[in-house]
Amino acid sequence: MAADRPRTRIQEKNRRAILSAALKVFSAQGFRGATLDEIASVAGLSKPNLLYYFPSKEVIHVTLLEGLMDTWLDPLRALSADGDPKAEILSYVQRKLEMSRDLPRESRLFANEILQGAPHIGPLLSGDLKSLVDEKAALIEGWSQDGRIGPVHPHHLIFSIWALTQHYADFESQIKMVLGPAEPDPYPEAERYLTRLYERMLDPE
Amino acid sequence: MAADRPRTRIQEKNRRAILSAALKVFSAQGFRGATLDEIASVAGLSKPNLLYYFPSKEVIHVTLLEGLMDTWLDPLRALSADGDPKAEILSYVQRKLEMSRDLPRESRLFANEILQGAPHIGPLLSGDLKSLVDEKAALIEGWSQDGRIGPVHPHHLIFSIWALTQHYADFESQIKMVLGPAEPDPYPEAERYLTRLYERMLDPE
DNA sequence: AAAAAGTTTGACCAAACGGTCAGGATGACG
DNA sequence: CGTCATCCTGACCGTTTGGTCAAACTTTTT
Repeated sequence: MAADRPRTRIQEKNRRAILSAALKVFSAQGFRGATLDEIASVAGLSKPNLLYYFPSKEVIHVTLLEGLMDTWLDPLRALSADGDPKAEILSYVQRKLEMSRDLPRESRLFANEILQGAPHIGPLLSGDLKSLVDEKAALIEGWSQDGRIGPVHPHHLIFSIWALTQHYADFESQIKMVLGPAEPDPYPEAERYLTRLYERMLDPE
Repeated sequence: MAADRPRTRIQEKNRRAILSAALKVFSAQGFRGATLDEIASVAGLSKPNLLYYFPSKEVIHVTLLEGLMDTWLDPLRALSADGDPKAEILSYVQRKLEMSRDLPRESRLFANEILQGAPHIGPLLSGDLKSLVDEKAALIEGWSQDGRIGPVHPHHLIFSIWALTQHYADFESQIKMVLGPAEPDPYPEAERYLTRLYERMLDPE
């Protein structure tokens, strides 16, 4: 399951261009809404040339999802038993919010995939992701029972962090339309809001 | 822009069947992923017959979205200046969570639409929705300034309620996979978690 | 019962789709 | 320079898609 990395410079450049173009198109149109023609056009290649590098539309999609999964879960992996519990969780919230701000396309790519029932990465979710979440949930549960943070259901705490941070990327268009053109960048206020929310929520009273 | 409601019983029955089938298919596959054949099949009609009742796929989609918008915003409309501020907001959270539980397809329909940049209901969002949100945000802002709830950015408070409640419908597949088969219904725990979260968040200190 | 209005369908169409293929262009290298 | 592997493309294919249409069937009205 390895050693299939690009060999030549051209391959590396074109694979990169294709995946970058595919990220744009898949995140904007969803899997079925995206077309190979559009991906090829955005990547600056012809469709047959695109299919010289990837055997099918589905393989491009799965390659993207799997390749981004690591990046996506890094902030949660960084949640450490060593630091101060509240600071660790607040830092996780902040990192996730930064990812929504800096990688909104990636967020929407995953959102699209999950919305459709995760047909392409189901096993990854109930495998690697579940393990990671369970591990970190146990850590949080420990903090909670030691009284270092308030009593809280650890899984739902994690869900809430995902929901609140990714919302700003996934529902960006709605947020922009509701806030109106006067407030073009919701992220600074979002950070203040979320920080306050979790500080109060996690306070051990 | 009115009086185009069904005239005969057959029309009423078939329009209902089509919209119900379309909700299922659109919410599961997205707009572009859905096909008229599948909608017709689910509705128990032939494709040309379906197109006898609706002129195009897009009209079905927009009809659905606009028809459900009212239902979707009812809980927010119910947020009243008369009641106790914290109780009003907590009741809003609870209603929205119930809607995610009872109408997950509707939630995913809207999520799909917003994810794609709200191409079909953009005007509604920056019109009716924005007005409603601004009005209720002003109400919340008033409560906050009167010290009846803690200081909080009202728009982001509303966004957070949307994010946290709709997450359970929109990302249902992920939640199920992460929680595993042992915990089949996350909603009771979600309600406890969200109630606690907003009680702490809104406490006027 | 006949006409009128409303409903349903099979056959069809043009466009768009994912994907193939033979052959030509371009690069790497001795 | 020659040669071999890599890279690229125009033309093409079968299928699916949203949508049309004339004709047939059913219901309602008179």
